[in-house]
Amino acid sequence: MGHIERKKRDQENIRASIINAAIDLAKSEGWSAVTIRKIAEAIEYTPPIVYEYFKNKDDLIHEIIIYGFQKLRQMGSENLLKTSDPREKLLALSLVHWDFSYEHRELYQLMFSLERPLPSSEAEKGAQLLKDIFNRITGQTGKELDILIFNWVCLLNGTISMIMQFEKPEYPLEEKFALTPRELFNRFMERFINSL
Amino acid sequence: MGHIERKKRDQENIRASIINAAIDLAKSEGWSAVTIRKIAEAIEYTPPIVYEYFKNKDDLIHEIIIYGFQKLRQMGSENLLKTSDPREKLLALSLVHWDFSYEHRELYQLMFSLERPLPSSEAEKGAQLLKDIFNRITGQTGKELDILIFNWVCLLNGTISMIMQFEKPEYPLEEKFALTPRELFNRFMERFINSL
DNA sequence: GTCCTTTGCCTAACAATGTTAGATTTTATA
DNA sequence: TATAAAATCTAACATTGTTAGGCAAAGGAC
Repeated sequence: MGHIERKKRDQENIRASIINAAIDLAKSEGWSAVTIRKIAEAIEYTPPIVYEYFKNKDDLIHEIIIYGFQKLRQMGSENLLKTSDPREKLLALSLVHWDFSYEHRELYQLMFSLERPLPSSEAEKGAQLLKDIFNRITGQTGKELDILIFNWVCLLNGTISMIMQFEKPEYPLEEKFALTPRELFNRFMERFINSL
Repeated sequence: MGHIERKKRDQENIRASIINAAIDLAKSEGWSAVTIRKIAEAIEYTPPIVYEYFKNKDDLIHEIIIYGFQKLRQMGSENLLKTSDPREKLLALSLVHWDFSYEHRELYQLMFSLERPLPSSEAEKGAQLLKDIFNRITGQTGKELDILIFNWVCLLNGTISMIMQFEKPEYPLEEKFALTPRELFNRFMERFINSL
């Protein structure tokens, strides 16, 4: 009699559907339009149900951020086996972030918004891979290595955020720079990698 | 009889006091705690008064962002005459941004938040100075010059934002990197300037 | 089968927010 | 002083997050 398991599965489904509904809403109308009531309507329940699965809205948002980082790491691990050269690996990893920010723009905005501190648990994961790459490129270890990695993170997210902010349909960056946004991003990352 | 002028001045004062009240509130409790009612209370008026001076809350926020850019430019012009070497000038300008982000943290957060596109008018101002500096360092002109400047902007704001996000009293960055946040920032900017 | 407990879900309300219409008071003008 | 205009307020509206309390279905005990 798997009815208890089924019940658990149903609940997991509701939980997931809440997260999905929130992301869908954000995708089409932005995060400011994501309300508990609209989420409830989307999953065909009443608002209080959301509180059965999440302590409050902030908690829900926090979980969505965690979900975002999982997705990002997943894209990373899928894309990093193509080369063994550490410089190429670093560029590839950069481009994974870039692609993520385009495919999941609303998630990226949530994850790296200035208003919410990053969940440090998520920030730490995947650090070992980066350490390995940077060590192979520069031979550095310890804090010097951490500093280089942080430099990369700053440039990476700064570039993505800025391009997102400046890129507008009515006045695309390509017109201003004669490069696609991705080429622009690529250039900046290459300049950094070359400086290592 | 200057009573009309005085009235105009009074209104300007109210307008300014609304902006100041909003910034003060943001300083002490964060932007999410900035409400029309609290602003009204702070300036000892009732909420509808705010709407005499600003179309709505978004409009008010927008004006605060403009005000922030003005302040930033002002700090820039005060601090840039100290040297004539363009590399030093660029580092000095970077540090002006850094200092601004510390002295007016809440303004910085508003100005460069991912949710709000930058007012492009503000983004353009001060561009000539940057062009001059970068041209003197690299000899580049035209779009290549613009690309370099944008690279600098991305690194600059990315670094400031990231440091803001990661720096926490209970676990300061200095522990992790053996550098103060400002030294860290300095390093990243120097690496970039050296790559030019 | 009946009773009871648990569970799932809903209705209805609360307070806080942005915003506006209309009344009222204050000020200026004639 | 009477009237017009301007400044300001009161009171309401809809929308939000959130919670208390109730109802009804499901499951187990006898």
